[in-house]
Amino acid sequence: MNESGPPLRGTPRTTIADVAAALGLTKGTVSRALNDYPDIAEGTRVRVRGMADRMGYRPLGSAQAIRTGRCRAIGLVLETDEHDAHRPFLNEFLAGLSDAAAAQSWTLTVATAPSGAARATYERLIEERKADGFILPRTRIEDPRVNLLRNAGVPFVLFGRHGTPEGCAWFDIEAGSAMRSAAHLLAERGHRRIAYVGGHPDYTYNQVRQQGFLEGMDDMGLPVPDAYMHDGAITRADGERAAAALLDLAEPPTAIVYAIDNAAMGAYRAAEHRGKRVGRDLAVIAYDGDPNGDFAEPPLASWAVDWGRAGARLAEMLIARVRGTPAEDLRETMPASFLDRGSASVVIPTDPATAGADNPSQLGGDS
Amino acid sequence: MNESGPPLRGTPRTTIADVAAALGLTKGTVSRALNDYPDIAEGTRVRVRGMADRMGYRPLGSAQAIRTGRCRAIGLVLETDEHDAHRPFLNEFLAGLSDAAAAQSWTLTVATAPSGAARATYERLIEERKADGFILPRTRIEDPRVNLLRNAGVPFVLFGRHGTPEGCAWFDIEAGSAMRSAAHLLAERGHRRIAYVGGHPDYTYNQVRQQGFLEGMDDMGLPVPDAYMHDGAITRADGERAAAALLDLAEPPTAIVYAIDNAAMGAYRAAEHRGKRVGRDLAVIAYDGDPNGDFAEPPLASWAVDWGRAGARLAEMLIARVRGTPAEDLRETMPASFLDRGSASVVIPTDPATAGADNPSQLGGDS
DNA sequence: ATTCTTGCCGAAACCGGTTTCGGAGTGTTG
DNA sequence: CAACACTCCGAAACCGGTTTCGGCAAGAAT
Repeated sequence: MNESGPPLRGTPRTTIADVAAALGLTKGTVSRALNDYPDIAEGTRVRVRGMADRMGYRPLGSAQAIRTGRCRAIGLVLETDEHDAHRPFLNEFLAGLSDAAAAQSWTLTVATAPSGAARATYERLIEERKADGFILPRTRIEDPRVNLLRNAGVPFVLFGRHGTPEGCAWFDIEAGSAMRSAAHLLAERGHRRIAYVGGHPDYTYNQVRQQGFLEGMDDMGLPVPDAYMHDGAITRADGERAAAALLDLAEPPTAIVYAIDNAAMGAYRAAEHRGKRVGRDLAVIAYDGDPNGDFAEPPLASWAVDWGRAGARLAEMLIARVRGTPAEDLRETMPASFLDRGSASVVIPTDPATAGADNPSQLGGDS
Repeated sequence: MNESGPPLRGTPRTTIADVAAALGLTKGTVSRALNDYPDIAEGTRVRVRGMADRMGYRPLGSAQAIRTGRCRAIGLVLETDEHDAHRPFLNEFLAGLSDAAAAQSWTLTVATAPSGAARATYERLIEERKADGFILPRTRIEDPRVNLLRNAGVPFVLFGRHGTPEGCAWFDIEAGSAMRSAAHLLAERGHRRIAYVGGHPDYTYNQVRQQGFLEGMDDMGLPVPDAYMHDGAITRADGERAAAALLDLAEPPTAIVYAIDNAAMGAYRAAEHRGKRVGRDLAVIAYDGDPNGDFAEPPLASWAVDWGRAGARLAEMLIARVRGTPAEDLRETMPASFLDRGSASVVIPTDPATAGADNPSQLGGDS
C-alpha cells in the first residue's frame, strides 16, 4: 500500500553499480575511488572519475545518508508570526544560501514555525534527519534554539551573536559600528541632540545597535538623555509614535537614529503632522537598507546589508561546521554599507558661541 | 574518508528494528503494520502503532526513499533575478507550503536559480531525488519548466495557469475576475475613461489580468482606446512613466487599473507632478495587496491574495499528485479579495446629458 | 477426515550506496 | 629462497527501511 503513485521517473538513473559494471570493478571500489580513499590506485581513480561523469552518475543523497548519517542539506527554520525586518530580503538571503550550498552539492531544507512552537519543528527535522545542521536567523539574547541544538548534538551557525556564544559558530553584521558611525556622522553635520529608537528588545541585534549608537554618542561627547532613548519600535506605526513623542519634547532632537527602516518610515508622518519635514528639519538614519526607503520623500538614509553574501557565508560556514571545523574557528563579521540619502542631509550650522551646549533655538529654520 | 565530522547526533534514534524487537515481531511486519498493509491483523496494528509512538519512532526519510523512490519533499525553485511581485509575500507563501507539507510529514526543499539557468537546478534536484515533485510559481506563457518536468516524469503543480495546460495540475487566483470587478466598480463610480497598465508580458498572470480588465470594460460598454493600454510596468518607475504618459494625453483617463501594486505606486508621483492627486483627481486600483500600499497617501486600493492559503493548497495538491491523483482532478482557483482603500474612492458625477459619451471636461474638479 | 481457503506473520531479498576486512599480487629485505 | 611489507582491489556486511514470497494455523467446504 503506502503511497502508490503512477508518475514514476522516466529515465532510471545510473547507479554506482552501473558505473562499476562498465569498468569491471565492484561498487565498493568505485565508491572508494570517488570518495578519495587512499587505497585506490591513482590510475583507477581517474578511470572511475571519467566514467562516472561520462555516464552522468550522481550519487543518491538518501542512499548515502542512510550509511553516513549525512544528507547534505542545510536546515533553515523561519519563524513566521514575528516581525520580520528581513522580509524584503528573504529572497536574496535564500539565494545566497542556496547557491553556496549548491556549489558543494548541498541543498536547502526550509521549514516555518510560529515563534513559540519552533522547537517541535526542529525536533522533527532532526529526528527525520532532514538536515545536517541549521542556520539560526534572528538570534535572541536568550535563545532556546541554541540549547536545543547543543543538546541534540546538531551543528548550527548563528546569524547574529548570542548572549553566551561558547561553542557557537556565528556570523554577524557589524551593525554596532554602523550605528556608531551614524552617530558620528550626524554629530559631524552639526547635530547635538540625537535620539535613538530601537527595535525588539528580545533580540541581540537590538542590543548591538543600541550599544553602537551609545558608543558613537560617547565618542563625540554628546549626552543622551533618557527621554531620547526609545525602544520596541517595529512597525511604521510604532516608529511614528516614537517620533511623535520625541518631537513633542520641550527640547526635541534634531536627528533620530532608528534601529529599523520600517519604523523610521513612521517618522515622516510624525514630522509632517507637526509642520516639520524629514531631511530639512529632522535628520533620520536607519538600518536595513529596505528598498522602500528609497521611495520616501526624501529617500531614507540607511545601512544596507548584503543579504546574499551573508547567506552564502552562513551556508559555507555551516557546511564546514558539519564537516568538523571547530565552532571557535567559525566566527565572522561583515560590515554594513551606508546609503547616504536625503533624510540624513540635515546640517545644523554650528554656532561657535553655542557649540557644545544644548541650544534648543537651533531647530527648525527652513532650508 | 569523505566528510569526517565529529559532531554526531547525541541520541541514537529508535529504528524500526527496535520497535520490532520490543514487540517480538520482525521489522517487515512492523513496516507493513505502519503502512496499512491489509495482511496485518487489526490487533497487531494497534499494538505496533502504540509501541511505535510510545518509543518515539519516526521513520528515516532517506531510508524509505531508497526503496520507495519518494523522499516526501516538495521542491520549490525560486528564480532570483526576476521581478518579484511576491517578494513581500514570500514569507507567507513559504509558511503555507511548509505547514501543509509538515501536516503530512513532508518537507520543503528550496533552491534558487537565475531565471535562465533554472534548468540545471531542476535537473540536479531530480537526479539526486531531493524532491518528489515541484511547485512552479510565476508561470510563463511559454514555460520551459513544464516540458522539462513532463519529460522527466516528475509531478508538478503550476501556480497560475499555463498556455497549454494539458496534463497539468494547477492552482490559480481569480485575478481575471478581480480586474473585471475593478472595471465594473470604477464604472459604477462614474468613470468612463479607464486606462490599464499591465505587467510583464511573458507571464500568464499578465494575460489573465489584462483580459479580465477588458472583459469588465466590455461588460460596461466602455471603450478602451489603444492609448489607454500600457504594458510592461514592473517597477515603481515604470508605473510612473506609464501614468505620466496617460495623464499627458489630450483626454486623460480618470482612473487607472494596474496589474501590479508596485507599479501603481508610481502613479502617485506622476499625478503629483501634474498637480493632481490620486484619490481625488485620479482613481487607482491595483493588484497584489502589497502592505506598502497601505502607507501611501491615500492608501492604495488593491486586490489581496492570501498567499498562505495558496501555498497550503499548492502543497496539498502536489502531494496528492505525487500519490497518484490525476492531474486533471487537481485544478483549483481562489478568489482575490478587494481592499477598497482611498485611491479608488474617486466618484465622477454622472451628468445625465453626457452619460455614456466621452466628455473630457468631466475631469479634475476639487471635491 | 481430507482438502481448500483465508488470515496472518516470518524470512529474506532488495534499494543504492558506504565501510570493513582479507587476500592476491608485487616488491624488498635478510 | 623465505619472510615481510605494501599496494590495490574484491567480497561481503551494513545502514534502515520496504516489499515479495512462502508457510503455518485455524476455519470452511466437501
